[in-house]
Amino acid sequence: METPSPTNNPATIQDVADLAGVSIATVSRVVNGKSPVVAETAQRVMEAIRELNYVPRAAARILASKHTNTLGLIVPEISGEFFAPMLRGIEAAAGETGFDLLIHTTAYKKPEMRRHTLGEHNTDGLLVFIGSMELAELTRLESIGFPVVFLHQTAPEGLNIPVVTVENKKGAFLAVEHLIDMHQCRRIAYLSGPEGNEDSGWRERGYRLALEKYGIPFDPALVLPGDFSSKRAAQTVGEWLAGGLVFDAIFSGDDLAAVGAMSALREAGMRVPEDIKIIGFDDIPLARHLTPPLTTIHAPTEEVGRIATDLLVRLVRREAVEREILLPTELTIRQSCGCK
Amino acid sequence: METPSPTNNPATIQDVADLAGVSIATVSRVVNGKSPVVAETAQRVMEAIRELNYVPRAAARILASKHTNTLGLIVPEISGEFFAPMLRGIEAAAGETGFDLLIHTTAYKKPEMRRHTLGEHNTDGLLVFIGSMELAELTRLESIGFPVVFLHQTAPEGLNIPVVTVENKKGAFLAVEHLIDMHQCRRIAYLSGPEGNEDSGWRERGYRLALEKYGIPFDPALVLPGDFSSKRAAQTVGEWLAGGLVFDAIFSGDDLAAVGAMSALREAGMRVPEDIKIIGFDDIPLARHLTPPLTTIHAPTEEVGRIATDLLVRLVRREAVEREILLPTELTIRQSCGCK
DNA sequence: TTGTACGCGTTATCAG
DNA sequence: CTGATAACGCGTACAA
Repeated sequence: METPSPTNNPATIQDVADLAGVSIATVSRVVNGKSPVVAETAQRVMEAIRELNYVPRAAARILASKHTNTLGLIVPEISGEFFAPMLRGIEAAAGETGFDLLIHTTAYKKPEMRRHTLGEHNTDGLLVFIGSMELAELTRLESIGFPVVFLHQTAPEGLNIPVVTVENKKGAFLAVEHLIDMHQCRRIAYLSGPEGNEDSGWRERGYRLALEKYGIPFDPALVLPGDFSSKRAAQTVGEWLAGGLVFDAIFSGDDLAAVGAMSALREAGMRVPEDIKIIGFDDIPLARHLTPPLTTIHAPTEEVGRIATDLLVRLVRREAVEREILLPTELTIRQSCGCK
Repeated sequence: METPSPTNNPATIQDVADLAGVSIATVSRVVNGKSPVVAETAQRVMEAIRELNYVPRAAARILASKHTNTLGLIVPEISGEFFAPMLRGIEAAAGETGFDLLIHTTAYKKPEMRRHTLGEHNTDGLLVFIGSMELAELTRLESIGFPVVFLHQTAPEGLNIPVVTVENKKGAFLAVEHLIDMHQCRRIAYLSGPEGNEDSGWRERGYRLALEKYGIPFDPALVLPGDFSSKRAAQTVGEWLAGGLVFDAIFSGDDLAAVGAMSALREAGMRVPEDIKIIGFDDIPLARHLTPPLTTIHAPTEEVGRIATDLLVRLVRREAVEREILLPTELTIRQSCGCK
């Protein structure tokens, strides 16, 4: 290896210009490829760049150009199995379009540090996951025309913010209908998500709709509180079982909770699907490998991330975008529902 | 709400200074709290800040101060169940210490975009996960004294880069010893990770060590190729079973693969743990809820992230740090090994 | 304790 | 097509 740089400090655009015998403006041009430069000089500049190992300082760029080339992602907390695919989609799409990704979770910050950590001064646009940002801040961002896209959450009324999510209601309906229609279930419990969670709300509606269609009265006692985690689900189902609640099936608001429910059922000596049938939601990668393999509603989680990011990028570029994108969900039959 | 800002553009430090009737230097002082300011003027400045909704432009700050207040994280790809806890730890620690987090996965970038996307010009330090960065770049960073910390990977020789990982060998040893000592297993298969993966390498050594201790000859045929995913594990185990390989237990390099293995075993009509015993590695949140609950080596994944981040922050602050931190692993007995 | 003035490294606007 | 040069917004000696 040759000496990477004559001076000790990282090379600046000026160093490159000097070495190539041109002005910094020209260097900037060849770096950004915006305006035309004679091939020969461009050649010299590129060589100087390599020679000096020059990399433009991001900060200086941002300051001068007014955009950050960075997308922000705000989530309440990173909950593993569900979130990872979405993050993968986001990261992939961001990478492909040349944007960096700045991630913030709101769960671990001291309250006073939560404000303004992500916004117009360090990102070109924001991806906001379900209730992780205050309405006031959202309103402010919208008022200055800052690009924001919601993930799994429709915009509060009055705010014109696009959303990307999945067909929750339809998916839930399909699951419950399958339980009723194919497996003659009558007392189906719904294992819900966190209180106020929008996904869970829609899924409950789908659940009720299916009940209604088949003339089964809705029983509030069958709606079990949960938070989309295995732990809580195991606990809740265990308790309600001990409390004498009877049901013949569980429609779980998400797959992780379904795993917890199955675990509690097993502990209580009940068999899945013989005694209790169960269907989840999301279709996490593990679902097919569970014992028994989990019948679930497949949700294109990675796609959600990918599409939301593309949409945000278009927003950043001031292109027109859809106000709402609903990705399709579908019933993926395996064995926990009693099929096969 | 009152008008957030008199001018239409986001307020700058100058606007605040004008409104408060002080100089920008003073504003800078109260914002950064470095040098003393008379309480009363500070008060006025803070009001002006609120009034104008002033937020310092990150880019300008970086440019002027020479540090980014941002940590970079480089991973080959975001693989869900294992990675999420680590990310949680990293994010938490970064947040607590006031750093932002910039994430890059190398899997989705076009090759020509992989270089220099994260480095000294946009971060103060880098967290590098297992082989996701080229040696040349690493060498360069080290040569300019740029802070880097490795995750689950020891530094290539010659590079003085600290590493945070877990006691892979010891954990694996404990798992295999348990299988041999408590459950009289003699033919234990090792379901390995991706070729060349360092974690997997150490785990295999622990596996061999235990075999050795109990005088069981090492049989290369019992080392099954894998990549730490359920899918691949299910496939591999399925094939080898069909191929007539006989064994009485599986030590899986990680939990996800264990899930896949169990699934393949079930499909082949074998029972866990009656016919085949199995122990995993990592102790992902789901492990306890599997059927049967998975006996596994608990690895403090979130802690790894947290500690590595703290270490990196100390490096950024030019404090002295340990060269290697090995977090303890321990055997977590549930039922897949045959206990209970 | 406070203010002035310069520098940070780019981009963008104009002339040439 | 290329070169000066003025922003960009903030930190920070240095001076007062």
